[in-house]
Amino acid sequence: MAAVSDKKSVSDSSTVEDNASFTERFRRGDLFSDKCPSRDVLKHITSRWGVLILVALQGNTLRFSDLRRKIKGVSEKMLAQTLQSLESDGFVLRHSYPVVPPHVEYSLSTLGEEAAEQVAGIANWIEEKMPQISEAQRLVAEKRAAEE
Amino acid sequence: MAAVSDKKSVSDSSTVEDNASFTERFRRGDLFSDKCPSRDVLKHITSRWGVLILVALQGNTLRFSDLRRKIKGVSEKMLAQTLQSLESDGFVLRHSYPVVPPHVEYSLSTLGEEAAEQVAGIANWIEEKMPQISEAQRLVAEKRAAEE
DNA sequence: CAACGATACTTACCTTTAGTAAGTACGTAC
DNA sequence: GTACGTACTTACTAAAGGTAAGTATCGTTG
Repeated sequence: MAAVSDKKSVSDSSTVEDNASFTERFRRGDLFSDKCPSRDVLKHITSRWGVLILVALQGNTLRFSDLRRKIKGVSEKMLAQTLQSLESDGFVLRHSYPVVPPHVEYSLSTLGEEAAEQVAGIANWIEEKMPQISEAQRLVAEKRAAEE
Repeated sequence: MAAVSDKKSVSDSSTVEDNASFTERFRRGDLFSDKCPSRDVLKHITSRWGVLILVALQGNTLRFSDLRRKIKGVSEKMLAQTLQSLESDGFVLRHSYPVVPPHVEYSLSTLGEEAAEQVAGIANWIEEKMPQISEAQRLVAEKRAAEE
């Protein structure tokens, strides 16, 4: 791979403007442009377990094992990994008590609560509209089958 | 693997209630329970390119190549694949004109527009809050470095 | 009093998914 | 007539995700 720069290169999106600094060009994120750091944030937030973690932590503090039990099907590896990425973005707060056996509590920062509100929007919408979605899926499958 | 059933098994979530039918138990989706079909819908909608496709198509009709150009960095393979999954869920409508070279238009169904509104929520939030997020990331990294 | 399970992780391994590059069939522009 | 655009699909490879087991220490149970 061509050595571009350790940060995501500046050459991108809508024509080559000038070499304004990276942070300046993307002060407001632009999700449609490749290499904009907002893409990574979107990836973290909308990751398979990211959404569920944010919703689960919305308004409460939970231990690692509480989250594991609440979010059915998540592996410890992915739970730890996703919590770490959300913590790096400043959405999740981690408080570890120096006791044994370990006791770690997770909660949301102010920024995290805001993000959680947004993702709760899709989460609730999907849960509510699930009957219609199932019906729509059925209709599409039916139509496909009809078109031989 | 134990042969359970071709559909996602019924044994799950909050204690074994009874063997009420699959569709009945999950009429309203439950994203926290493994095996609930709403998980798949969430996966499609919040997939890396799913979010961007929904936002891009919100309110307009675009051709395959329009989407490819708009959503920078998406490969043709993933664009096609994600459009197909969104079409299967009934969110995206595909209209193909029988001409050569091919001409295919994509737009959103009513259900798709609703979904797009929700994902646009996070998308806009991320773009707006990107400066604060970057700052938060910096602070976390700093604190981590300080803790040796 | 010695296994057993719970705590919050990490690591090695394997499978699934995503990304890259090229091919397809045909038409238009240069 | 060579190159490019259209909307894909297919093979290959790289990265991500899932599974299972290990870690150190304590409380419960038999």
